[in-house]
Amino acid sequence: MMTDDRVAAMAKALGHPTRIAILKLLADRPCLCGDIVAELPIAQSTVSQHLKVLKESGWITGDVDGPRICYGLNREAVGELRFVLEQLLGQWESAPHGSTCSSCT
Amino acid sequence: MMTDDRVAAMAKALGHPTRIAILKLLADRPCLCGDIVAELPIAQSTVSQHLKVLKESGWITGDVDGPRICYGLNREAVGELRFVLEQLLGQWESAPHGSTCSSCT
DNA sequence: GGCTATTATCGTAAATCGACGATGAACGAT
DNA sequence: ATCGTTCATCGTCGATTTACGATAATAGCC
Repeated sequence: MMTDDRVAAMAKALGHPTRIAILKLLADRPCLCGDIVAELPIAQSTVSQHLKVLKESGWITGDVDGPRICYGLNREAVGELRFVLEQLLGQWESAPHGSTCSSCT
Repeated sequence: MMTDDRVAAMAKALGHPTRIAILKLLADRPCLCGDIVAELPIAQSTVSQHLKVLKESGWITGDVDGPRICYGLNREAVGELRFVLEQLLGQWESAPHGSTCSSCT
């Protein structure tokens, strides 16, 4: 089970359009930092920062290859987050249906 | 299809442990603001702010009932976000396997 | 009209984020 | 050893977030 803090960290990292774009690129194929810089209209330093955020939150892996670093999507982590969402949805099924808040009619 | 901005907005809203706790409560049952304040160790104004963020990003609904507002999980939105994650995972299946970055061996 | 209960909003201060250019670090090639 | 390439880190700026208490707004009840 992922802790709330861990889920929050992953979600926070996902919470930026540029990082979503990066993840989509990495879902298609592994990329070097430079590949991503070439695809997106932002500075190299900014891409590097986003990659750092994604790596620290567990979204991506980074395999060193000489001076380059080949980034790839960490599908395991994606699957874990998906499971968290499924749990949110599923909690309803097993709960006593019709339960309400303290005052709802 | 959800836009990147929309996904980012939802993810950003999820990116806080307190809001995850609130969503878990709402996944169990609809709640008034006061119900949530009673469960969490933070001020009423802070809870209200978090609820606003969750509502604006589409995570929850708020049904007015007199002076109270009954909040509930928007399961449709949760499902949409789950679908986005599934797309990230699934993109691999249909891609030419073994495709790599510009220089990976 | 007043009173209570419930929730939203305001104002503020500390912390974090996102972007950039400039610089540093690591590695292969000459 | 010195390049050139590739990526990370530093320092900085304005903007945003998060938390709080205090205060306003809304709806029902007397």
